[in-house]
Amino acid sequence: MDTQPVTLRTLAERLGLHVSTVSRVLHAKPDEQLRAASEATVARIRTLADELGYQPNPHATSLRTRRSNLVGVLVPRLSDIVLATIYEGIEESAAEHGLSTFVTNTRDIPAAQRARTEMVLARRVDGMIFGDAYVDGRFLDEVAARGVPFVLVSRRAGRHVSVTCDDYHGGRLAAEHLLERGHRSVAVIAGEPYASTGIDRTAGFVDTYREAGLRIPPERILHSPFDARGGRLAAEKLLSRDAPGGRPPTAIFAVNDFAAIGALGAARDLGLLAGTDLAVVGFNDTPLAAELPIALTTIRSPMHEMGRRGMELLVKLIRGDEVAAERLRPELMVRASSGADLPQRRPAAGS
Amino acid sequence: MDTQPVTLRTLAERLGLHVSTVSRVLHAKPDEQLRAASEATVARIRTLADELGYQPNPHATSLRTRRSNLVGVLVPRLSDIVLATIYEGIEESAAEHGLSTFVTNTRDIPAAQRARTEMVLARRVDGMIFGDAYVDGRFLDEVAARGVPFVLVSRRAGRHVSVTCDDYHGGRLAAEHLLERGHRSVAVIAGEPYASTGIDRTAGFVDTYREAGLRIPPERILHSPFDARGGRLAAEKLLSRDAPGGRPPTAIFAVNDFAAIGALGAARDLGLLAGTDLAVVGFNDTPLAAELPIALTTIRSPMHEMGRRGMELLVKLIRGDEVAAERLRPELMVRASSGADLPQRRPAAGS
DNA sequence: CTTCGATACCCAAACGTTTGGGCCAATCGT
DNA sequence: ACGATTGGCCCAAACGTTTGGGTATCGAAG
Repeated sequence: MDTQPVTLRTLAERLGLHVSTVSRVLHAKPDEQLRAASEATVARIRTLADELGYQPNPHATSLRTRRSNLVGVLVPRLSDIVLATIYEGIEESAAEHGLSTFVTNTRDIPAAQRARTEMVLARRVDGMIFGDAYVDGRFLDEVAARGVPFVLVSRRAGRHVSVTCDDYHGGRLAAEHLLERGHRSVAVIAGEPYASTGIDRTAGFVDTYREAGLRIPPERILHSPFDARGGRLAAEKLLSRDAPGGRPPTAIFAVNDFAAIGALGAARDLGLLAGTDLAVVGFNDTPLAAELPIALTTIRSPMHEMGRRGMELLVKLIRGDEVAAERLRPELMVRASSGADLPQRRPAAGS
Repeated sequence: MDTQPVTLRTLAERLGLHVSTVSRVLHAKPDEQLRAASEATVARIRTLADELGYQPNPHATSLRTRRSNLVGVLVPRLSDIVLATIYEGIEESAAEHGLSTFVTNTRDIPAAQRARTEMVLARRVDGMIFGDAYVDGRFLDEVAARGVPFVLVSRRAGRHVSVTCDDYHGGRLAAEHLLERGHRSVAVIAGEPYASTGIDRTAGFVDTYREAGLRIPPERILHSPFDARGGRLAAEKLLSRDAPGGRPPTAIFAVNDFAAIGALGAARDLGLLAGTDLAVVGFNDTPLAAELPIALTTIRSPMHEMGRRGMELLVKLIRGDEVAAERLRPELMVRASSGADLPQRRPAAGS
């Protein structure tokens, strides 16, 4: 099955050396290497090693060193492009550090989070990255108590180290944009109540409106899954005749692009033209956002970068360094769905 | 760091037994177990084991048994929801079989495929799943020559074992649907030329039209990346004034939902109403398809199932069983973008 | 002519399992 | 009452590394 049963011993025997010598030459840092063998020997070892295609056996190494160079990654679902993109960053950085990752879906179900964490830990990973944190962080406290190094991405929780978008600020950006365009009657599709992303984005949005003297009533803030279907359902409620709070809002802020797309769909089914009759703002700037029939105004969050930084922090943490949480800067992307740059229609007047 | 330095030896010593006895009781199959210890002893071992929370060290096991229970998965990009969904199936099935997976992105770049394959193989995986096969299968031939068990998912290549959608049939379904609706002048956004998915879907589509006596000229078949931007660009070309082949087509078949969404966007920018002025059919039935402002007619492909089956085949392959390729059944999902069930507009007449 | 310090190696134990083969005592068949 | 089973367990080697310690050789210093 395996092409190479070539081990340190193979090399050592062929060269009349001891395996420890070969090991040091091949794996030790330069300074140790010099003590281990003469230049000539080093060369001989190196040549034979790649002639035979020697590959160290990672299981043996891990067994001996108690380091697996493995990290576990938990996400709600990889089929959510946001998490998938974050994971791409994680994996990219992991590869650069010589680490491999196990990634698994927990569907935001606590029992699955537990089970998968155990599974991953049983594999003796060196650390973990959680992309599915519940904001209360109870479960994570337990994990921390077991001494497992980990960092959170995408969502924050408790006082655990996390790399997130500055979601609160992102919420403000969305609000400022809609305020500027004159929307005074707005609603929020706020995502799942246990995810800090939705919570913080909503808070930033609501606070900004409050500071402008406009209170967004609680009935105008709906929780929903982070997907198109959830967004559609929520939007249908918000826009229906018997909308909560009397008449429907003129703008909707969805804390996630997919929810926003769902809202766009709902609007259209009600005969509303997005961008003209209803402004919609999403979050994340998913690649799709710019390509939609009605391009989506949204808050760009650096997802890939978030993954990279998360991994980098984890590496430091594993090394024993101190690390602090990071908030990455979001950016407003103005497009047609909030009434800007409508291709061949007059720009809508806000409100 | 690790919470449990509890090994077989820990247990054995505490119980005054030999580690081999403990090992057999804890891990051997029932028949060996009976020979290994008395019922009373078995009980004692079991209780202590989970009292102390014994977790076998997988590195030691792998070292000894030469099986890692690891499999490597290569995909073009996980941020493509199609592959992400397939991976969810893979991972789900892997977990059921006690396997863990490494998944990595190769962005369809051959050099990356090579590099990542080496990386994964260096981890001594028991097998691999490729979701990024080039249809020629040259690279895969090399991998096969090295004796690594693997299966392909999503795309087929050469004569390697694969689990795919019956893409050719899917193409036919799309064609039949458009023919039925009277479209005689059609175009195809065919995806990347090296991916069997695009090739087969296009072939099924083209063949069906040919059988109906309608030839689709080559200029009406455009390759493009499997994403919204690629679809938009291709559609813009197809629909432009100086469209290849004189006047623009009345229908576009995109071999991928995201490309189809891009096409929808392009249509809209040209002032065409999808479903009325232009029919668009996608492929995969991504969750988004049904939720779009103009719901997308598309061919559903069982992505999750494809992943599951792929993993199951791999497990058999690793066991040494013979396995054959599988083609999963696609299904036509008729929605508004091909002129059906338009919410509050008259159904469009085809062509 | 010892002694010292490098240089260039070798030794051996350990990491935690698995597994083919023992060994002893009690039980069974006859 | 004897040898043959068999139940219940132990032994030891092996998987492929890493790593703290040797040791032998040699040139130079004292």
